[in-house]
Amino acid sequence: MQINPQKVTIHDVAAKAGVSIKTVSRVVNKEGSIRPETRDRVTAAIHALNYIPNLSARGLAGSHSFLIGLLYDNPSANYIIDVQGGALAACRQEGFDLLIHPCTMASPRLCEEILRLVRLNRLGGLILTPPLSDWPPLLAALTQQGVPFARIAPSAHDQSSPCVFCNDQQAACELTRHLLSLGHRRIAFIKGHPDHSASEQRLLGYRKALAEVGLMADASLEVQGYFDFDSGRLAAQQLLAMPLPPTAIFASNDDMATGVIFAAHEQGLDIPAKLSVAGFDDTPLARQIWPTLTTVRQPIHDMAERAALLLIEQLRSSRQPWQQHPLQCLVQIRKSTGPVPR
Amino acid sequence: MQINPQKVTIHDVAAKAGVSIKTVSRVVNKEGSIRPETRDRVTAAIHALNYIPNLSARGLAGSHSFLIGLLYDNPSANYIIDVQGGALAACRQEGFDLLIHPCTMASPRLCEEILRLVRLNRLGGLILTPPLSDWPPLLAALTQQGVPFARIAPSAHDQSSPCVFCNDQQAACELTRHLLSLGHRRIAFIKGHPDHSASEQRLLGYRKALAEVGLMADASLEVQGYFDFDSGRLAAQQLLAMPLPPTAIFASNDDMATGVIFAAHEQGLDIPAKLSVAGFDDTPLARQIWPTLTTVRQPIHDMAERAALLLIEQLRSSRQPWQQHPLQCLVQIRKSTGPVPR
DNA sequence: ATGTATGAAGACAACGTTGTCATTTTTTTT
DNA sequence: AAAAAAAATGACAACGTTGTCTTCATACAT
Repeated sequence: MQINPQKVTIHDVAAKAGVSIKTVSRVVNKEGSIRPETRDRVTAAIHALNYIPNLSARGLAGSHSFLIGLLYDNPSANYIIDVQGGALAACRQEGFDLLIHPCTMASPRLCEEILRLVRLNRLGGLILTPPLSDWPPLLAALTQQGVPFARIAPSAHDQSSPCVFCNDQQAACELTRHLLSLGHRRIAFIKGHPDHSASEQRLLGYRKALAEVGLMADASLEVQGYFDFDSGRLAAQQLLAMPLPPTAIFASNDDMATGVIFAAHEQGLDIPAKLSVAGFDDTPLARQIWPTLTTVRQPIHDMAERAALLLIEQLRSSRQPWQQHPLQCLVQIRKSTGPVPR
Repeated sequence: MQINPQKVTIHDVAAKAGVSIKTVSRVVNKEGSIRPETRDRVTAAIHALNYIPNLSARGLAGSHSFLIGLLYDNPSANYIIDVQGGALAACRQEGFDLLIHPCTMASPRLCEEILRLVRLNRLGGLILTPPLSDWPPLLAALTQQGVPFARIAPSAHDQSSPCVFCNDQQAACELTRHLLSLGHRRIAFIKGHPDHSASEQRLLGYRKALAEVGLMADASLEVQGYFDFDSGRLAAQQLLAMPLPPTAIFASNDDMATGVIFAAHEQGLDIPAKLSVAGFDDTPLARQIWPTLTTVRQPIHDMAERAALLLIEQLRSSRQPWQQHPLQCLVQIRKSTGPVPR
């Protein structure tokens, strides 16, 4: 690589290749209508000069900048890092940049803030993660303003935008079946944050598995949680204080499951001998706590990558019927679940 | 807020305020030499039209874009999220955007990749996190190319750039003193990744505390780790298999400490009754595992925020003697450390 | 009053691309 | 071989700012 702090512009390349700047532009943007011989000459010049197109100029002249935004309001660091990794991979591959934007749904002017972000940076589009991917005011605002977006794990898979999701319900069902197969019949469920649509899906999967073996859903065994450690711990304390406590607790994410395990430790309850615990997400944590956690592996990285690719595709060739992209979850059985105590 | 998808440009504002575009530009950029009355008129027009300057145009016309890059090669999700949060807070406050760029030091052409990133996006500067903040080839390349940067936790606090760090050595020393005060004399230390300069600082702090009570450093008690769970677990297995195993293990970060605790569980070793364990970083994990982890709280968010602010300041008014910014760590005593077993 | 700094504001040319159209060259058709 | 169609390329005007001069007031010193 030639170290050359001087700016090499499209004009330099054009001069070197003996063509007009427009032709260089065509080569760079892979437009058709270029003679192979000409293209090779231009490509050679580009490499010789180590030409890099100026993003600001492209953004100014072209219809959109090569930036897309990633929005999230999610307390789980591992989830976010995975999502970022996936989206970044797609962006790099496609020559886009990614603007990270954590936000808080508590903010009263969030929609306006986001719209402002889009305009300020001329974002080509947005990637929405839960719970933002399911927040009607935002979806309405973006649609009205014509801002393209792709959603990760929304509840309603309507046709209004491309989206990527996975079979939470089925995975939760499978995991519950696993607990049932171990002989458990009093299986508690800790619900996720009501703003996240995945919460409901996972609950439905749990109920479905119970129904399959003829068990009625027991409302006292379905406790509200909020996807964080503390709510899991609290819920577990509540469940374990019942006159007839459950023999297994299915927390609908790993953070809450960690809280359950913590609560069990506090009470000197051996896992899995006295209590089985399962989570959902397969964060790195799941392999690091003791005992290791039975959980569901979500392809978070892949989901984000797909979402970004769908968005970019939409940007390039607008107005297609949006793709729906389902991915598979995978149940991971580890040490935190065992046979029902006699 | 007026919802107006049409683009409002500086010309519209100028027309509305009855001034030239240059005057609007001056107001927007807070340049001096503006009559208060004029400024108010312009400001009013800006608000009335909901004008937002076009970033691409600014980047093209001006000397730099309003983007800075955040570089990291670090496996810890919590650390990264904290750093991002701090840097983003500073950027938002100062009207900059942040470009996230994970990278891998294993890549043979990393320097060139980074230089390319800077040029492609016309980045105003870079924030470097460990171990990048200590990697001579990169520092040399950036200096040579005149790319401004701020470093987080570098080893050498030279004057070549602004940097932010904290007293790892002192904190490690204090934590070791805590273990000594509990009666421990065979205290093992699991070293961090050799690429991170903090590793050495923490080791020195540990040795210093030992020296204070007249203990010689015992090489067999200093085991190499790499800041990840598995290396911590492995190191612990090795230490616990010794003929005369340590009564306390100080892992130089929380992930490794989690590995130690896992290994102790594997061997049925009660913590802290039979073995005390301490970590470093105070990740959320530290409060969630059982037993809760004695560790050192690092002001990661604040460090990143300061670093970003220093960088932006440098961008605005270049060529000052760079600031050195030390912050304080804080020892957090929890349940994983206890009196030495008799 | 006159000349001189000084502060405010404007005119206009960059900045490096892409989009639109016009032009040239090549290929196909008759 | 001529005409028509198609493909390849080029000329030039956007795009929306900031930077550099210039111009015009205004205040100040003489």
